[in-house]
Amino acid sequence: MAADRQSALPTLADVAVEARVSASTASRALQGSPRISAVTTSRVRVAARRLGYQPNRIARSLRTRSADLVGIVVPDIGIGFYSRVIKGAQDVLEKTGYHVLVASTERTEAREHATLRTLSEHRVNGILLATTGRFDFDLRVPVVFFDNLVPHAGVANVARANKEGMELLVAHLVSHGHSKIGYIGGPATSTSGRERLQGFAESLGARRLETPEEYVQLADAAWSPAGGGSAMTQLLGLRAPPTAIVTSSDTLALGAMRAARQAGLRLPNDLALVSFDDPAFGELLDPPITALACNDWHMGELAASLLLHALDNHAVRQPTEVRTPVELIVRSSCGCSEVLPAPP
Amino acid sequence: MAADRQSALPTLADVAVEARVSASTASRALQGSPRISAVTTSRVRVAARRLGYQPNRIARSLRTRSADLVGIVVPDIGIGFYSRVIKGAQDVLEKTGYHVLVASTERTEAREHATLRTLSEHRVNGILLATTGRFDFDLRVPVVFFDNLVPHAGVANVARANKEGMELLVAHLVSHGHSKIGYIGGPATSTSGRERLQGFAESLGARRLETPEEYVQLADAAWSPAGGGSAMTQLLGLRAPPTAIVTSSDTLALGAMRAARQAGLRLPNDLALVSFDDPAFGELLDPPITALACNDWHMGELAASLLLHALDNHAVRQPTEVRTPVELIVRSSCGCSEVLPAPP
DNA sequence: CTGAAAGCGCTTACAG
DNA sequence: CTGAAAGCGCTTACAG
Repeated sequence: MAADRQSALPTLADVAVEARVSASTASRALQGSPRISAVTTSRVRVAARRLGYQPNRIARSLRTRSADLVGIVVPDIGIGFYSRVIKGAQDVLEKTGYHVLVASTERTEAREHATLRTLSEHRVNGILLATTGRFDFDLRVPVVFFDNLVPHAGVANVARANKEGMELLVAHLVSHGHSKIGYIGGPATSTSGRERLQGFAESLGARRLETPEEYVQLADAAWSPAGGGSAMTQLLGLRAPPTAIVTSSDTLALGAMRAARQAGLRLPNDLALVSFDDPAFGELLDPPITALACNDWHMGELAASLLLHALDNHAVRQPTEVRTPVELIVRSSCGCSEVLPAPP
Repeated sequence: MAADRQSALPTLADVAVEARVSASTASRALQGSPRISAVTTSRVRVAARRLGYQPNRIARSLRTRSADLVGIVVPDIGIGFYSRVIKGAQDVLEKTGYHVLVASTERTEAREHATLRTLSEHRVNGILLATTGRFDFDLRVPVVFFDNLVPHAGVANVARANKEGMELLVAHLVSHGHSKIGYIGGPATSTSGRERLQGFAESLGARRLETPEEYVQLADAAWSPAGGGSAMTQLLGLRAPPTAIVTSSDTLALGAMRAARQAGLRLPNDLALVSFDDPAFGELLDPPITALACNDWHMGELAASLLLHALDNHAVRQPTEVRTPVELIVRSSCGCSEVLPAPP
């Protein structure tokens, strides 16, 4: 029975008896304390191995008042961006001896709330959080916000260089001669949604290009392909539709491309398209997509490092805001011709 | 300071004092025990709220000897299949009051080993495990294996209907008139690698179709696109190359398609291709890919349910092996023409 | 209906 | 170099 199995697990006391020492000594020996003689240490270790002893971290955490745990909370673990950030973060966290608790909130505030509470009750040392919507939770734990920022909160904030990215995208389209550029973005309720939209507007403004209001279409809060598709359909239905589209995420781009295709358009001939976020296998799409690579893994490493720093330096300081760089990957959905090796 | 913040958290004792009751009563009141009067209960709750009390789960777990925690361990959280299984599992687990700890082992046995040990030390109630390579760890925790099976081990084993899936794929290619069918698969070191290869061979055998040895190419253990690409290149370099390819995963298919394109081939005209696993946006690829949808979310729900069942029924029983169904999604990489709505 | 006491399995001052 | 004792923050028989 599970319960029996559980209670049958050997404890430190069992190890101590087996090694004929006190629990204190057993504990120290297992920690490799220099205060314990080599003979005793090895005797304890042998005993532990013989019994198949596995320390109870729960007891240890209670006593030391540290769980050595960091929580990572994201809106949707299935989105490539988030899973890559998680990997990067997990990598540095585990190297430092922390264990990681990953949670996906499915973009609902209620689940996010519940998750944060649970993590807090588990006494995690810190949290990496890409919050969904406005964050108004009273967390007693150091948190670094990423992707969706909460200015002046937490120990740090990390996001992509959204405006710079938009500038890259718009500039490239303009270099192809486009002046009627449409925008398909996430709603302005998140940092990315807001900043990318602003960046788009500013980049057009700086070039004195017209932006009819209908050229800007915002999709659903999940930035879903379906939302990107409807937005594209809207744009295409305009009396004077744009000749080029900027999309503020790969998910949106994919839906938009599908909608354009279903409307009988061929990219990039009939319509150019470029996107924030480089989707996996962007070069295998029809056409290969010109997009912004964001080095998500690095963002995870960075967020984790900032948290670690705060955990070490117990001092409360001004929260830092960090931006991670983006890079334009030119393929052919923008109108550039794809370079293919000649057939054999 | 973090340490101060931590120690400043109110405890149950603080709540008890505030509510002028004993700790026992406070504890019971917070649990909603019927043994406590309504007045007292609400007095305690008010006190708890006033103090911003958050129960310490570590202490609770130590006392009750249950962490209410389930671990989910996968080779790579970035793979769509795994993240979908996780979501399905998490969904049913959280509804039942368990919290979920997700870990990605990056396909290394050492990390898997370390992760399992950590989970065990955290006294998780159970584990859902998609193991990397041979599993030889002495786990004292109920585990249900999924994707990569360990027959007669754990409380249950769940996998996709691999052979049936291969039969669907091969049959479809044959219905297009193909008889020279190549195979690009993962190595036979995992359940999926092994069973899909067998299924492929059996499906061909049942039709008395030749399978020259060189028609079967196995990629790397990560089933990477790069591996799929090299395999395709091998196949294409043959004196009499196959006219159709079956790929045993979406990742492999993507790499294979890229390689075929770089070799100057056009799918499906020059070469047909079908794949196990339906990649996200398979319909946006060039060409849209014919593939097997596997209902991964459901597999997660199933695995979680089986674990829950074992956790309830403390009895040790014969481990069950369950297969989840697959479904062929016909698009056009197989040679079927894609049906498009007429342009407006 | 409420409380005092024991104990979950560790770690760590404090003594020696 | 080793040990006895206290305590982390809860829950739960046991009493009343």
